[in-house]
Amino acid sequence: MIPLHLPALQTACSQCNLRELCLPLGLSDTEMERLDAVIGGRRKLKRGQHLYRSGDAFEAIYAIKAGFFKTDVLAEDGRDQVTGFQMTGEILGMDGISSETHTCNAVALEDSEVCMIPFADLEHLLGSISTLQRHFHKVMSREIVRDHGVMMLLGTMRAEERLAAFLLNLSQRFTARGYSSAEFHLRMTREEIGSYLGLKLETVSRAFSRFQDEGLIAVQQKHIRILDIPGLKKLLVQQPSAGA
Amino acid sequence: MIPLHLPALQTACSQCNLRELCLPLGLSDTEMERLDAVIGGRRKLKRGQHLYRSGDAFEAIYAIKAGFFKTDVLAEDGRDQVTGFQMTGEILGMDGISSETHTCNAVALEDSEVCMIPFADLEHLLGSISTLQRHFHKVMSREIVRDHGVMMLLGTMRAEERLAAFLLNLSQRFTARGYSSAEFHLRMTREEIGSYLGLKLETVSRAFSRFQDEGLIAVQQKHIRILDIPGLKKLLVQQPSAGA
DNA sequence: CAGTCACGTTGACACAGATCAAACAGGGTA
DNA sequence: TACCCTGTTTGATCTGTGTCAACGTGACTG
Repeated sequence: MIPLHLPALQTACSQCNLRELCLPLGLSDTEMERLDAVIGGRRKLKRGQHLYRSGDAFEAIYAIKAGFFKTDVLAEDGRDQVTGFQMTGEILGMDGISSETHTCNAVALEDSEVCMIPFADLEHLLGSISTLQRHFHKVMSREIVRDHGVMMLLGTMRAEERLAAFLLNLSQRFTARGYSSAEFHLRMTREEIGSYLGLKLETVSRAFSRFQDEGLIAVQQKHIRILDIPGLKKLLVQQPSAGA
Repeated sequence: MIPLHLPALQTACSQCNLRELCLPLGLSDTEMERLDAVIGGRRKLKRGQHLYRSGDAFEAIYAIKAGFFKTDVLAEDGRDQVTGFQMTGEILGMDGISSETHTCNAVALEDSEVCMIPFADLEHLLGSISTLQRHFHKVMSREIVRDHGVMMLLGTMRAEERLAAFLLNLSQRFTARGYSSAEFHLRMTREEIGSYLGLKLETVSRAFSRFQDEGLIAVQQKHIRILDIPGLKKLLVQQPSAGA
């Protein structure tokens, strides 16, 4: 089956299977067309390539059409912290709005494609499509809520709890995208997971091994199979040392 | 000097000495009047009172007119994490936009007053005042960037670095509000500082004592005097154990 | 198809910060 | 004034995670 004259439609929001996860959520057909008109093209990235870097001028936000990304911040002294992993339908770049300069790096962890949304155009559109405005604010707010969850994780959880929360979060997001909730391929290294979770890569590796010993998961390098979701969830609820 | 017929002006954005820090930043006089018209009144809170609680329906965001707040999230198992301390001119409540339900608690740490901004009215106004729209987006984005900074702190820094970063941050924010950058009164307990920084209260207390021994600060309970700002900054730049 | 290289796993040991415990400080109140 | 209560400081000890080191594994390359 060879599509002949459909290049525009192939990439339009209205034809995109992510429209229920992404910015167009809840828009009417005509509103979606207006959003389409604002999208400033797609950009493909190879694994390892930067979508933007800290310090770059902020001009657009990006919707992930395909692929997998990480964002990280780098301190002057060289330490860096992974602030998130993003998958299809999620929005990248909102960190740049405040200072009109990006404040973190966004890197593709596999070959990926994004839709560029020039921010000035988007803001203009928000003024006349209240559904879109509302949804955009929800997307930004969701990022804030997500960050609070990460703070909770970093501030109060022990290593195994952090990793369990991480796996359950990934599983749930894969499920929402129609992939298996139990079996997936990690796109990031142990070091990147560790950076995100505030742990060293050895600790991440050991926690994976212990989960495997306990029959909660099956790991082989980057391939993960979750065997006992309730078991992982139980790790989160119990206090570090509630007894006595 | 007794103001006679100026009750409205007393609390109007245009008369507020925080207008350069708060939402009205950059608005013209007529725009500011329209923002004033949307403000749904002020609310005073006593120390310890909740402005909102996790689970409350989201209806408004709040600009802090006077006072000091903390926000925290509570996990099912009872653990809680302070996600931030907010002072005059800062905006509270944006966590509620995404799910139309607040996802954290906001508590006054001293007698305080806030301006309530019904969110539906604000969104309506954003559509017609692009300066305000732009500024509101910057405020939300700044929250995201701030959260990234906290993640970096929780994920990569050691106890003394965290506390130094915390003190420098407070100092800088007090300065921006015209207060002394070197001498201030902590509104929160050691336990709340610890929760924010991912440390136990004893560790916070010990770090304060060590800073005092080293001549960096003078502490007496909640009263802090910073004696050596460059010295505190130096703590942040050096690697945990860069030697060898 | 051997060599290389990045990534992952595992072990032994060290140490920062948690935990447990006791004493102290200051503010409110009867 | 004495009492109480909450918050703070300090000490002794324990422990989870970091650090250092060695080895394993799989993918890519020439």
